[in-house]
Amino acid sequence: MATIDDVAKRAGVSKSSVSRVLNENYEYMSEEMKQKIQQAIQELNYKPNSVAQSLKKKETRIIGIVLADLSPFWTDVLKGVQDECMRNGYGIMFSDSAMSPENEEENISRLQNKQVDGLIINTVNPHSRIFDELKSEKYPFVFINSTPDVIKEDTVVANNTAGTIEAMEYLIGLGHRRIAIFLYPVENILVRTERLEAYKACLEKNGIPIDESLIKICRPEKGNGVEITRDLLNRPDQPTAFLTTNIYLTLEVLKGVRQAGLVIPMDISVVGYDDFEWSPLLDPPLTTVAVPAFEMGVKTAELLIKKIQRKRQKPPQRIEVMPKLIIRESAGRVRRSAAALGLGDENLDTQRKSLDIS
Amino acid sequence: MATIDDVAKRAGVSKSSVSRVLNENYEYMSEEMKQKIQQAIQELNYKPNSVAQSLKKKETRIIGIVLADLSPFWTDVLKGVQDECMRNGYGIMFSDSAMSPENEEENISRLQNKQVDGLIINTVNPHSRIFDELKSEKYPFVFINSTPDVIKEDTVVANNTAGTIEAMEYLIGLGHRRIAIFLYPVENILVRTERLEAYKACLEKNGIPIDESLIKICRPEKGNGVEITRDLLNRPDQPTAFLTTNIYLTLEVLKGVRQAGLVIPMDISVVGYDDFEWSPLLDPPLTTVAVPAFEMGVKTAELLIKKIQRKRQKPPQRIEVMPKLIIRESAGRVRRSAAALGLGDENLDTQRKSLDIS
DNA sequence: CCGGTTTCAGAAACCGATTTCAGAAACCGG
DNA sequence: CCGGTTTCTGAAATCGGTTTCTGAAACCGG
Repeated sequence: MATIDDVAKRAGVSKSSVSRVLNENYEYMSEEMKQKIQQAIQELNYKPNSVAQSLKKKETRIIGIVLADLSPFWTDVLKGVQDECMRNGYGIMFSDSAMSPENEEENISRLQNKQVDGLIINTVNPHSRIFDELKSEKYPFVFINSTPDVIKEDTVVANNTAGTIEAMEYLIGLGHRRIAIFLYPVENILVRTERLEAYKACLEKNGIPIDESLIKICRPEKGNGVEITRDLLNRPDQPTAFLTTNIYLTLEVLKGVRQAGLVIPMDISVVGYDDFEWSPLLDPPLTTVAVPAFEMGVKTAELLIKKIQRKRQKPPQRIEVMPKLIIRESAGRVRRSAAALGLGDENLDTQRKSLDIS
Repeated sequence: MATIDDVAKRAGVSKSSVSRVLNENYEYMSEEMKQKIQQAIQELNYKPNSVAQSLKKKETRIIGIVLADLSPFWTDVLKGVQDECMRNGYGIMFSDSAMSPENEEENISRLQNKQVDGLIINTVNPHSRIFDELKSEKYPFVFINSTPDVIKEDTVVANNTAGTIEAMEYLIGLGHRRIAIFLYPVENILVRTERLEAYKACLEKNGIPIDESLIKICRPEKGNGVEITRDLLNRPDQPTAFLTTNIYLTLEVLKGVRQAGLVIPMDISVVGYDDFEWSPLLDPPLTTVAVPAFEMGVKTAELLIKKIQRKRQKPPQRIEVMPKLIIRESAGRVRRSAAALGLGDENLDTQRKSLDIS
């Protein structure tokens, strides 16, 4: 690889001058010299060594992103981040913590060693002391879809309250009273607390008593959600609708319902969270709260980059992105009893019977 | 941030010595000095600046990964890569080319500037001259699931031939003769050519004439596959089975079949490619060729890291990973005519009618 | 006690860029 | 023609580490 000295030698000038043209600092530079140097750069196909530049300039033009777990949802977020980074000449260092706080810490400190200019964090453990450290070092970082509840930090989140309310009002509007909610156990994460609060608020607002036994914290391991779903469906006071809070829980519930021999939406309604290209192709097409993941990625990167480039810090900002309920076919009117009452239920009954064949 | 000089000053030694303990080069070092320095490092919570280290050592311990398009499949690959990188102390710089050759080139050269130690590439454009350049610069890189067909390069691929044959033999075994295959148009990519060759070979081997009109190259834009599917189903000589070569095509075909008012697997069989957690929850549960994506990621990273750390280069290697057909419910025995013949078909007819209700 | 080896630690060069500073040349008004 | 600007360029310091080289001290056998 050619260095700046090679270019300087070839052009017969000093490397200071070469550096000037690299940085387009043409003030007080003769046209002739500029030409000469540009030609030498061309001829040698010279590309400056970013590592050396970073060392001197004290910026790497790289941002780090550390995800709790790279699920399909984050795929789109990542694309959004990349989009905005490209526009601003930043690179991305990626890491996945596989839901482990230890990995997360390790990832963060690794990225810090690499001198990334800032961090986008979807944390497993919002109360880690590492965030206090980052803060006291004035290291730029922003949370995405997760944040400590005590110390306010820059954060980009989907408005969990709005999304949950929309879903709940829809279900209640369909006549559901016994609505179970499925959550992941990660502590104090906004995603969890806000959605749970909104769930409760919605019930209260509609005069429906809160049944704690319908609030299900699932371990994030395969099968746990399926089990819990089956248990719920075996109870005499089974719920008539499920609201899940992420795609895996949704799939688990779908599986659980199927294993219980019930059919959605005739026997039970399901509203999911997050929307993917394939959500309409699920069985049945999923009614779900769609979060604009790509947009979130873009906004997060934008916020972080602004934060990096601003010398003095602004008070923490919270940027919200609006989810939207996509109504498809996995939620239907509640079925009051075994005996069909209205036309809608009759219709459902017919479907039910026919589906039993398969 | 504390520097090595701060540590040296605090410990009352020279920075050479500090550097020695950082690199665990304890030869000829007194125990006392070692202790002193380690303590100073502790007290200052000192972390060496990787940028400076990289400059001198001429290695960044970062690898770059450039993906044609970050789909759910790559999610698992990425996790595998990360896993292996963690084990070896490497970081990952990520970029997505959004299916554009220009973006790809830009991504590659950006990563090269950043001095990443090596590159994992899933290319949009295998014939780009940029790969010749990389090669002539002896820049370590390995292809994943894509490779130029002319110049042999280090590559990790799923064995496309085996996967396709397994799927085709299964379909043929179910009595299908008119099997349509759906492909993406990217030129000369192994994924495409090998799968297509295997498709043809399988037909020939079984004495089935190749009908070029059943070989469908879909543009990678939403709806194109749906359209093509509908067109195929409107033909009098409609195919009885579809074999797709990636998840999006699978979804498009599923949608197309549904829009044509047909039911899988009664009217038509579908075998997909790639398997996800949610594949069993599709409508119907998808029979598909599963590629061990995580394992591919691990093996690719392993190969690249070996290549980076080996001084002299070995001849290009091709590592294959074995796909496996997962049989679920989206493919069934072929239905010979409109008039039902056997019990199976009768049964299917009943289902068909009942589903028409919804 | 002496010369030679071994053990230990620091000074200085270096990696490849940027930036400051200072000096040379050109220009310019009086 | 002369002193003072202005325009242009290069030498040298710097970023934060690693590594080479050299020298001092300790050790050791005779």
